[in-house]
Amino acid sequence: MTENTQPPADGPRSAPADLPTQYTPADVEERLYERWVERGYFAADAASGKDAYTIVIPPPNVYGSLHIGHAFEHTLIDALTRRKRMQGFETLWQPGMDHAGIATQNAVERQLAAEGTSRHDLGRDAFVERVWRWKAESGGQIQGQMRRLGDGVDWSRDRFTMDEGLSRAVQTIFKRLYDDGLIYRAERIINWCPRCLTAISDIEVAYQEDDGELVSIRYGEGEDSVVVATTRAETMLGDTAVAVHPDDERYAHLVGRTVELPLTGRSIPVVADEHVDPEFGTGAVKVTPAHDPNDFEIGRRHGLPQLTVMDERAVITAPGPFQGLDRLEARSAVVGALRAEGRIVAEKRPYQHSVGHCSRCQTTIEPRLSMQWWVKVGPLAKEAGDAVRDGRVTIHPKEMSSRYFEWVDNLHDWCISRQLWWGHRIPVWYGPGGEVRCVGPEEEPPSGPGWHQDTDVLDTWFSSGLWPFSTLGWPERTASLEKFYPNSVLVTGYDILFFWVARMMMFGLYAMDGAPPFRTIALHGMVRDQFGKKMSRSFGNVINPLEWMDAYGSDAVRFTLARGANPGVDVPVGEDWVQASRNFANKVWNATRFALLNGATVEGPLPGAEELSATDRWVLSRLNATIAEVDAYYDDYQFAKLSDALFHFAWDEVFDWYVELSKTTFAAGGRPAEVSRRVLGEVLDVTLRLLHPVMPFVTEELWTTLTGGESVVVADWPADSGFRDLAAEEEIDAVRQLVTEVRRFRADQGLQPGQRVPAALDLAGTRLGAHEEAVRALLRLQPAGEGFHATATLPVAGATVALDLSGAIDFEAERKRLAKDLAAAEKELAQTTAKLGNESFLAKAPAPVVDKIRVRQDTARADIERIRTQLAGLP
RNA sequence: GGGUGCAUAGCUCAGCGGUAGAGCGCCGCCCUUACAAGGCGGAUGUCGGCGGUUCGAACCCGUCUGCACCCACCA
Repeated sequence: MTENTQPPADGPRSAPADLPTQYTPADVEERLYERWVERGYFAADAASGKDAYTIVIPPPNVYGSLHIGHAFEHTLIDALTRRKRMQGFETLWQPGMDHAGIATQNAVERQLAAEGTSRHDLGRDAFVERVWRWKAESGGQIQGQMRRLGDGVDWSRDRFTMDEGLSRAVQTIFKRLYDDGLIYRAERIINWCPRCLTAISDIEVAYQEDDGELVSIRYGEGEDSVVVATTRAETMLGDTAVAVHPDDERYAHLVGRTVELPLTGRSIPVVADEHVDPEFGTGAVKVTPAHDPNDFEIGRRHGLPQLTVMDERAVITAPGPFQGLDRLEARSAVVGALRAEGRIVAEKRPYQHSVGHCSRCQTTIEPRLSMQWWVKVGPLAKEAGDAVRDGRVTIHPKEMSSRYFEWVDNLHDWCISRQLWWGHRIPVWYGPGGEVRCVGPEEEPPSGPGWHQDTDVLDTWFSSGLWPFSTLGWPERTASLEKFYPNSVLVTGYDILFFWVARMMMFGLYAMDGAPPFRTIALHGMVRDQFGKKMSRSFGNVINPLEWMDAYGSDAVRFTLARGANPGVDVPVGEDWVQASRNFANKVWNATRFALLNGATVEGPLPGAEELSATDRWVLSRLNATIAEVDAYYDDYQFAKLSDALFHFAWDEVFDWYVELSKTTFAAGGRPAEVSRRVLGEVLDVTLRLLHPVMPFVTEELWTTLTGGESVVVADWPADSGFRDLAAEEEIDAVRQLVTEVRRFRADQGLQPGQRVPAALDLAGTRLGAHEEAVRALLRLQPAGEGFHATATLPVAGATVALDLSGAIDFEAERKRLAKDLAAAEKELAQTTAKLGNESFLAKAPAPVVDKIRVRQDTARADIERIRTQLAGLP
């Protein structure tokens, strides 16, 4: 099948035999992509005089491979940038990858575990070296996938968050924030993952409803005792108080006194604190300041000691019988011991409550008192919120703004230090005398005895938050930064609105002196399976885009994804739909092939209106209307709508009707055929250009063949000429109606589609006279010869078709159908008449609506008339 | 607990005040020389329930039910 596919010459290919009867993506995709890159179409020139259009890639995690969600996102970005490039913008699609601290470190650790070793065996330097080696491998794989997708990125600008330049950006902004007092170090309760052995930020914690057990424990003795409830009994070892509500009379006598903490022999105070809900449980709370965020706050208010009883692996460190036990073992051991002492007042009961899990490894989070680095989010988030509030940045779809504000207006300082090895090392040195020195990129770090650098690294999102400008050379005032910042649009999923988008907003506004990182945030949904289900490995419904691209081609995958992309809404995809898109690509291929076989051309100017047939004027009118429609949808990020509009225009109007109608014109030859060849060439040229951003490969192959142009990648984006011909549109609609009506009649009569039927076609008095030949051809009607006697007369669209159906049998079906239509038409007439007779309707309805109702009434009358005649015409 | 969104044809979704739509699937006929990855024709919906506003409601308002997601976090 591939042997007759020739690599295209750069000039026009006049011999349409070049094109096989089926589009084979594998034959063209790689070759075309190579060509685009070689010719530098995707390279963005900072010195260009053209207006810039910039989108940065949401950097994929370097350790992974692209999934269908990336394919989706890339399709949208690629479509936007390809269109803008065609519109003459200096277009930059900035590529790159994220080092993905925890995720990558975990992945490499898993590799090491499989090899029977660990990062601790390797040591920090060797481990980091190992990650770098793997990065090279894994990153190359991602680049390969992007090429398969057809991503028009500027490869010469490929960046990685751990690159030297980007690391300098990280260090620069860290230093600046530190000097401005927006980065500080503090000991607080943080979310600690006992498996990853690092702190994580609040938004990296995923809460799930877990089944726990609530036990009630009596602290103290007799009248001075108080009962507390807990799901984490082991933490009682670290209790340093019991808290009750200040107004709670039940416990008023205890406040200020102490109770004995079982198992420990310690006495702990009872404190009064507003935080306690007297209605909940017993109204008394155990307070563990070192292992619970709320208790930490209570402890701080009351000056309670912070007693740490677990280490970083969640193993009990408190001296005594529980020391060395894991938190879960300790939990049952503590409960057992309490029971033995008669301290359990209410036995364990099942209790469903929400529990935090590490979003990277699902391990239950252990809140832990720890010294960490923080970003003071308040002032930064205020700016980030205002930028959207005052319209400097727009969020699409706008309903997503509320989510954004929810986070930005809710000030929570951001824990940025991670106890990992893979990432940007915190640029802070500690001196022998307890000095702390934050070091900028241009400074020499302090050396000498006693000085050492902080061992922690920064949260991955700290560096990706700089992405819109760090990739452009910041902190250097580069030409690229001047040209391509702010980015035009950010295209990303709503799921990382807080993780990434909000951080870029904060950092962008801060680092770039109030200039937001992008003008528009276009949020897309998540890709789901064909039943709308979330994709997950455990569900087995995860899609590998490469498999689909192998089977159906990149364009088919892209078109499917674009066609499902309603703003901010999740996108279901199924293999059937990719198949359908593949069929569409093939249809475009074959329509172009037909056009070439029939001499369609783009040579010379379009013939003037006086030379154009109604069919030509109709299709050109529709073509221009489609351009306008597609433009409007692009400007509103309505990918589903624009794809659907193109699909229907191309297939339903151009391929099914214009091409079919033009067959007659071509057959007749002469000047009308020449005109039609030029019009068909024009329509395909424009349609291919319109389709190119979503289906880059097949359109490139066809467009260069059809036009002989250099590449559709750098062709002009079609402009609406403003040409509209509503009369022609109505005329062709009438032809389509006529043909469809007769076809239906034929089908109902069980006539074979190929069977020629003698027919008298009376188009006198209609505007359809010019279409007689075409109608006859489409309907396979032959001239009514001698001995013709009509057995069915179908008056449609003002014309009359008389068919000689001497051979046909049963008219009952047709009679039935017509009766049904008649009833419907009569009902419509009654309704519209009633409406028009309704005074309040006439008084209040706008004129266009009334006109519309009148038209419907007229149509109903005409329908009734037509159907009656048709019924009478049946034998 | 706070918030957002969604319930429309078998499936997945558009439509968001004036004749219920698309893709896929389904049924029937056809290899009509661009395409069977195709052509032609067809069937299918008390637009979640109940109220209200309106001349008119899938669309606006209220309410109920069911789903999804986000945030906060419950000792």
